[in-house]
Amino acid sequence: MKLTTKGRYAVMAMADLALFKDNGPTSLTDISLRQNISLPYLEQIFIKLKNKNLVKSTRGSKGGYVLDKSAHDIKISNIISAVDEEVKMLNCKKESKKGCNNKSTKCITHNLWDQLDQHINNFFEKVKLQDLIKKNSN
Amino acid sequence: MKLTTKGRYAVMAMADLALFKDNGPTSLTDISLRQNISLPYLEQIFIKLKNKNLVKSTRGSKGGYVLDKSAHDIKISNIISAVDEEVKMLNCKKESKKGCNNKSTKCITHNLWDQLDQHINNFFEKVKLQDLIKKNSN
DNA sequence: TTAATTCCTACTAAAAAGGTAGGAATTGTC
DNA sequence: GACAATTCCTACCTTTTTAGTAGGAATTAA
Repeated sequence: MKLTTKGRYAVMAMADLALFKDNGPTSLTDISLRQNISLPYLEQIFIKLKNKNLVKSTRGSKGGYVLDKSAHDIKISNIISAVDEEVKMLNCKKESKKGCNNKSTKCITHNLWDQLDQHINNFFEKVKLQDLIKKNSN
Repeated sequence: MKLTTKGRYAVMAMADLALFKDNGPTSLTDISLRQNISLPYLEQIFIKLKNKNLVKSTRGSKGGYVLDKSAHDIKISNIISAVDEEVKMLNCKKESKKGCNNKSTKCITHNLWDQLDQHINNFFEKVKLQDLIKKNSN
């Protein structure tokens, strides 16, 4: 059970953007070098972040990305979900009347995974991008 | 980010064992039918559970598996880790002086993943097998 | 002896992860 | 107007992991 690089890189890159936000648009080349993430892979990630209105882009020379809102207003959960990293412990079908396992009842562990799911999502909801860059200065 | 079937199946199977523990050894065939998990796959899982002393086996006809300790004393974390499902959000190297990203410092998000890791492990540590079968009766 | 079981090793198909490759479109700067 | 730096876009690819299957050996109750 682990987080994929896509989710981790997205959060790292967003934190990088937040740290350097006063220098105008940040290019992916810069982020790539600072965070040690391949440039084309970053591009893919940023398309998604942009589609979810977490960042704004300016093209051409001297272009780059900026945060679309304050780091206070961006939750980690926003970032994770933007890059399609779903938190999904529960594999059972969500249909109301049908059970898991093709059986008619909920599987024994249904509630457990459901709670874990909430637990993790809760964590991501509580933490803001701003918390990350404060924490980093320690 | 998700739990694999191996972890989920292991917990389901252990819960099944706990529920039917008064009938003597439970065969994997029974668990397979009740929980809808392929028999050979279950076999692989139970080898691991046995190696970690979570279950005991008796071979031959009328054989099967029983819990090696009370359901009160088995934590979900024991089961998950027995089948090699590590909770590992952090990808950074653990070497004390070396940082993440091949850089000399910890990456911006290091503490975040570390906390998430603890958060999840905490959850698995708190819940006992017994809690699952109580909960199921609701 | 036979049927039911655990035990063991190897293989495999499908999916996901983690990218790379190649180029088009846009825009500031000389 | 050329060019360099950038975002944008689509396709491809390699490796690893997942989720099993296959085939049989060893054990034991009936």
